[in-house]
Amino acid sequence: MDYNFGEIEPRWQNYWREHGVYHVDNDSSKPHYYVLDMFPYPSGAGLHVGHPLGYIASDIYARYKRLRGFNVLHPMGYDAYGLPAEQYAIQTGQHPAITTEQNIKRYREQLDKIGFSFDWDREVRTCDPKYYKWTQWTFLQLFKHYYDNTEDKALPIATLEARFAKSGSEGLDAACTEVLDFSAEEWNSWDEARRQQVLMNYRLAYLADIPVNWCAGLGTVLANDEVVNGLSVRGGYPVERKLMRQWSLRISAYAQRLVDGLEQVDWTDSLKEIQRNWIGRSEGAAVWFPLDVKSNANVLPGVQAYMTQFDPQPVPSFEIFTTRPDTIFGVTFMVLCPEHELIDQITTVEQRQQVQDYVTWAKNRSERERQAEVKKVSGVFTGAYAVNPLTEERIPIWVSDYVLAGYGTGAIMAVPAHDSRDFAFARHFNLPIRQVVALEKDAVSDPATWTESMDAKTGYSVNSGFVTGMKVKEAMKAVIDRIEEMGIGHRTVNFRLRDAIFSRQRYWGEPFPVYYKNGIAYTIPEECLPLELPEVKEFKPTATGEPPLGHAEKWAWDTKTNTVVNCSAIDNKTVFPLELSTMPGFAGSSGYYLRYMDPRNDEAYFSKEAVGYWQNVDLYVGGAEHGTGHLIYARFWNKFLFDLGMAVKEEPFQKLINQGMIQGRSNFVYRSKADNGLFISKGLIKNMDDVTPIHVDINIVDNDVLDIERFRQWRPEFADARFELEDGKYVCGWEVEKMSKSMYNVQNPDDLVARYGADTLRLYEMFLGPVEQAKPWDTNGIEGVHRFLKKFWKLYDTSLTSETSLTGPATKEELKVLHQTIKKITDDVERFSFNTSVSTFMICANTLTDMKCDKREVLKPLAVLIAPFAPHIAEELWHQLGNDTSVFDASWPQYDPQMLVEDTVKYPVQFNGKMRFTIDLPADCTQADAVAAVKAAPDAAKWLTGEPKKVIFVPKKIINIVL
RNA sequence: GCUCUGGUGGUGGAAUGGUAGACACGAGGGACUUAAAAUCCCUUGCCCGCAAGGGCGUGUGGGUUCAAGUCCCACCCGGAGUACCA
Repeated sequence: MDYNFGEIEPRWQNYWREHGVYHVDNDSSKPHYYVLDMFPYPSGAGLHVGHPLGYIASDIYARYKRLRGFNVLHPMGYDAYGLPAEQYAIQTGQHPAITTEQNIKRYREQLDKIGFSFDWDREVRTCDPKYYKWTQWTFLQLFKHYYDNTEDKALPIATLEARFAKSGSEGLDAACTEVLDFSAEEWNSWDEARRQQVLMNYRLAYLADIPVNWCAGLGTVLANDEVVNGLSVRGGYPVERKLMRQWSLRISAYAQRLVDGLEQVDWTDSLKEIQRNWIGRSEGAAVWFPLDVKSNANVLPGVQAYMTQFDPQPVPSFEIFTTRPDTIFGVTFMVLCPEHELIDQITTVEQRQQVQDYVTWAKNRSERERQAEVKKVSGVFTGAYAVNPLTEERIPIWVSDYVLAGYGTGAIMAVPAHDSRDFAFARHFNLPIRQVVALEKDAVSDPATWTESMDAKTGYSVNSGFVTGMKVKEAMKAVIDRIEEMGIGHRTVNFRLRDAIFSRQRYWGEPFPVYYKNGIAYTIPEECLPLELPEVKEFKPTATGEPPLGHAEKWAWDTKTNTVVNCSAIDNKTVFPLELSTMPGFAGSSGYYLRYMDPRNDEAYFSKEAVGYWQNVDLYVGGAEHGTGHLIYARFWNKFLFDLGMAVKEEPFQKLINQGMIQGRSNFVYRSKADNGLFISKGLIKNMDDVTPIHVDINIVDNDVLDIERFRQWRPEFADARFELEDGKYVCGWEVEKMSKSMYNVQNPDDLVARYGADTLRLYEMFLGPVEQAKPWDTNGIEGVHRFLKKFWKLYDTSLTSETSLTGPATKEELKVLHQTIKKITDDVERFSFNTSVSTFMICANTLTDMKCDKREVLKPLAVLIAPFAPHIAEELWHQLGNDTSVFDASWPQYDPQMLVEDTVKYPVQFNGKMRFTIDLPADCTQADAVAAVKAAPDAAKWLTGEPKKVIFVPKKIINIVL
């Protein structure tokens, strides 16, 4: 009987479905294991072969864990809210819900064909009101909590209100937009509006006027990770900085915990590093530099009064942040960012016009221009001076856009000798440069001769007053200590991580459960959730520039009935307008892994029992492109729910594997430039300049050989194509590019399943190379694994049918092959090396094919071993061997270490009067066993005649025997 | 620039510090066949040699080791992330 995958695969897929083989319960005496894939965004293009790579890997591991006796949670769902569906709606007028539904249906069909073990009873969709109810609910909790730095966790806003009423802001250390200082009396005297304004300053989900990434092309605001080089990641439209009133999540409050948490998880170093860089923690000092008021005769009149409001400093001064406090003796100027609030106050009359012009110019520059011209030095002198608090020197204050408003305090002390940017600035404006650090204590030179600054944090301080001669690290500490003693600064930590902007001026997303009363945001009651997305006639922004929800007729909140009513009813007494923006894509994906634990619960996000059982995700598989987006937001989300006592683990994803991107392998034909109808085979081209490479559909190319007839039919302009062939074939060129329709290099998994079967596709995707590695898709090798499956099938077929060829029970040799295979496969699967696993199966099958005895004893465990990889064929063979339950109810075979002991000694080497034998030994082998094994080995017998004088034994590896 | 990765045949890739190139593709040769497909067998890192055999080989140069693709130092070249972050 032939290997008829087309019949076998659908049959077992039905069997699994009908028998609920993949159904998972939340209580079990078995140990739990949670394997999660990053759920897909169902785009209109469908799946290509790159998408299932990670799903296949996780499916193998999930099935393996199950065979090892674990209760495995392996769910799948859809990240269904997002821009492409909405862009499509704008173009065609089709409701995004309809196109999304269609796309999901297609995804499901494609996924089903590959034979995954997902528990579809647990499917979630982010656009489903029953799901986004909990996205909105989490938002409400974020709104109702603040971050207390003293307790180092989120606490209810009510706690804060009580505190303010009792003692004002005194002693409060909380994450906030702006540090406020007020007394209990003040708080108690304030009206509702003022109090709400103050509370907003602390909420973890807050509304504020902030500079945002406004993308006119998409008509929405974008988060930092959605913008690259001043262009939107989606669509590539220009992005500008704009001040807008937006919802944000105070993710920066969790910056330290997000850094610390990386120590506890089992992720790749590179991904941890990506997150550390993104969070950007730097230690340093905040230092107050007093303004030199006496010498600033021309300073505008109000400045003295302005400066004295800074508390605790009675002296007029402003704050800078530095990571190099040790270089404070090398400060030769200060720089403020163009947005700095002190500029207007301190600029002298003479410099005023110049400074104003510069500030205007800098503010109007687009983000893109600014980034493109990073190397260009620009700036202007304010005419004002500050005083170096340690040297009491007078130093000029400049304005330049190389100092950023968003980081630190927007003001720096410039040390041109030891900072490359300060160095460039000093050279450009001819400002003094003073060396204060040297590699050796006496290695001082004239900075005028330098070509670059000395930025490294190594060496010794020189010309630096009381720290001269100290190592850089000691000097840092000494300077900060002195600064703290003097009361002019303190140690501090700065993060690069910004709060996440949470509003999107779009339709296809979760509505905010928020309405506005007198311009103040109020949340709708929790029991009224979900606040469902209203219908609109038009998906574009409104004429007034409001988001698409402005088109909704029924989008007002009635506080009497707690229902959504028509906008015409708005009276601002009991009926109020609802928020018009929607939540971003990362909202729905930030907590979905928790919802899978208890997906049909209408009373809670997830039950205590469910999360208590599953804890967190044991293995998460997905792309590294989410390193600075989803994976940060989800960790933040989880930590917040942890503070609320809901999540039981602080980190959501224990182990994480990034599957490498599958690139496309494009094929080219080469058209002669001299003769437009002539195509020259690759090997015959003398000079690449004579030909034009043209992308050709990879589906009409086989092993880089062009199917000439299909090429002629492919496009009308090639109907009369002529060819210069080599050996009667037209050989195409190839290149690795992104997989995309326009390059004609997209490989659809459905075609491969139809041609070779799902098991072949699964094995081949794994065989291609390590899961983590990026690699081009190349269908050429798929025949190899398909041949293997045919051979594997035949191995069973002949063993079961042709009894006459069997000569007896499995031999020791045969069993040894089996036990080696069990060990190798187990080890490989444990370390996610699925490509070598496939090779091991091939070797095993080759060896067994040649053996002439009854193989059934061997084939049974082999069916279980291969089941995670090729579930359909394994299930079929398992049943043919006489089992009537699923192979996935079997248990993983164990190997016998005794079977693996080598009885021949390898590589005897003689050196220094010692005799070395290298021998394969099982892990638990003792020294005595090793000596016995060596003695027993025929190769060693001639060397080792008596008892050895001395034995040096390294377990598993080496035995040195002194003769 | 900084950080992280990687560099092995014609190709994808194997190799807990222990016979480098497993396994597969491709290529070449052969068997079966009227023929083709399918299947099976042999060869296939490079160089010298009819052969037996010998020499060279994991980006480059050093080092540690009885032993280095693997560990250490320096450099070169790809890929990714990030970027006036003080």
